[in-house]
Amino acid sequence: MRVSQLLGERYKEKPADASLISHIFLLRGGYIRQVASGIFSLLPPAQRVTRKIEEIIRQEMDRVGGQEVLFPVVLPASLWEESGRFQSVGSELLRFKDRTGQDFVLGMTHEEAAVHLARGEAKSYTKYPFMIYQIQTKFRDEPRSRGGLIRVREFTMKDAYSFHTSQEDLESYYDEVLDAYVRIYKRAGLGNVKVIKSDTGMMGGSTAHEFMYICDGGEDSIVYCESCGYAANMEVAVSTPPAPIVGEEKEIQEVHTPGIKDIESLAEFLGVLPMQTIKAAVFARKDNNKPVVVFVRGDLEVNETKVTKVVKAEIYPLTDYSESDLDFGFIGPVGLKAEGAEVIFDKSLDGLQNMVCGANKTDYHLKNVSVPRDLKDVKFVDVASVGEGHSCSFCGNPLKITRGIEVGNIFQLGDKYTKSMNMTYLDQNGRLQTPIMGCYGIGVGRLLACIIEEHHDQYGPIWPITVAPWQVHICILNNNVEEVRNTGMDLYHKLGSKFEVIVDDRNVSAGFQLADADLIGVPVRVIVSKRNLENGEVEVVTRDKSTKVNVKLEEVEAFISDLIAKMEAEINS
RNA sequence: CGGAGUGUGGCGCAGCUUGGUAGCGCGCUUGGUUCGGGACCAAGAGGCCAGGGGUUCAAAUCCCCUCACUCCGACCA
Repeated sequence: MRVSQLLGERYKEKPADASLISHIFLLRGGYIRQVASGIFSLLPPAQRVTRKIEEIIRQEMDRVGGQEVLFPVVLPASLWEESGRFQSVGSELLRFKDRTGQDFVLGMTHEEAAVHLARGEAKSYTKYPFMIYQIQTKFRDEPRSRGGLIRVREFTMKDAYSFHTSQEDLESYYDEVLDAYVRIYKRAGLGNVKVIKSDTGMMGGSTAHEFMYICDGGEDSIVYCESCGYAANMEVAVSTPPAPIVGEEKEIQEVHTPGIKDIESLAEFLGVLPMQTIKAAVFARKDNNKPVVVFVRGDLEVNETKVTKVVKAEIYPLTDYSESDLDFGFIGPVGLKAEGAEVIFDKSLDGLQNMVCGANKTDYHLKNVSVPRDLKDVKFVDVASVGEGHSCSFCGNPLKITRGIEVGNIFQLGDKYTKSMNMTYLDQNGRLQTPIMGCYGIGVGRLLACIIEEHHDQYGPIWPITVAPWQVHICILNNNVEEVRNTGMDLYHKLGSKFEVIVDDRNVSAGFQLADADLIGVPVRVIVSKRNLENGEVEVVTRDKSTKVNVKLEEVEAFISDLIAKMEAEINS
């Protein structure tokens, strides 16, 4: 490739509407252009990186026995009605009608399509287990896209679906794919990836893991333990909060607390710690709008995802109390009057005594409430979020909280789709059975963006050799000097037979060429100039500045060959 | 969907308060001089100022509406 022909302007200035590093460099370096919110065109450098990443994914999927297929982007609504997701998934599923008025959707994930294909082709147990995968465009009508390629509406995704005849088989295959994912990130040069337990969300199923690229700008909170290796998304993470204060049981007492509606001021007013209070959080079910009252120890926060699982319904925070008989700010478990409401107690409350809580009466709280004594027949569940200072429930050591970007996820789906969509096979005994499924996804564009987040300097991306758009970037600093130009172009053709090479054949200043080379981020750079050629040499530098040597013209090919081999070995080691 | 903000050549911005027929830097084209970290000189091309409506002799500028985009939140595999 000649830089003079390369489509994509490179900018010196930071684009106004980008704030993430990867977004800035993708725009400045001529990798992507926005077409609409969360919808981008990829220019040649980005497409080349994309293909490299896809090839790594393909190899690893093939290695675990995957068979590549291609599902349609446009799917009939009827297929999604079979699984129930045409109704259950919200407006991120883009629905539309064709000319005859039939409902269609744009594929945002392809479980339905996978089952549709597999149920017609795998009627006998002898076909199992198998995995099919595709690398294809997905569309999700995100309510809020952001950060360049980090969160988009249209994107390329590798999605894989495995089918099994037993849970044991699914589990062992699931572990194989998990390992394959670890290899994919490593080979793509993304080092800082954590495997964590996650919520299954709309996908359904039991077990799920996310692959999180750890970085401050991440959208998800991750809880992990350095001693025992426990790691989970905040949505599902468990912990042991700081131990409660125990003492002698005392009589319940009503106290006047005028206008005191939040835990902090309550604790201060009564001279107790937040952990000596009981906090109430009120939600409402989305299906029938009935209230859900959650009690948790005052120093903890309620985790909405966990509550959702307990009540088995979507919920939203209740802000309008006028319809209920709840006394906002003074809600307490003792003498609670809440017609038709579900009441949930977090496990942090189990056994507590001498607690302060709302008296269910405006401007009054109760002191010395003893949970075992004053609350009969209460079931405790885990609905609290992990907070700073909590310890690991498995080993007791302090937990850490960090942020991350989800670069992949894997799910054990069970029979959620195979059952609802009537997928069956005949087992050895000639009996009809329902297979179970796993599914496995990686967002290619997001992975690309994360690689920039991890590998860059102030001038641009520093692509790992395995995913770099080109392997070698030749800068011909004196294109106006015919001899230099000819030598440079000869070298380009020579190296081009062995490596992926881009050459800067423009008659522009050195600074201009080098700045552009930084933005293109090719790992190996060869500088051909009048100065060096006087000694029969060229300069070989690496984008990360770790190597900078003059090499005889006739030795360049061998030198670069070694250099690239070393770079590859380092990533794959 | 809530909160905040921004829309003026490809990119970054000024002009708007106080209406008078659109400007700067970068980039682009042509010619010349330069040539190892975004060179210089000269001459050019490129914009119905997001769109619609209104006020006015006159609107990028004032008023109303719509749209798009960005950031924060809600939401999300």
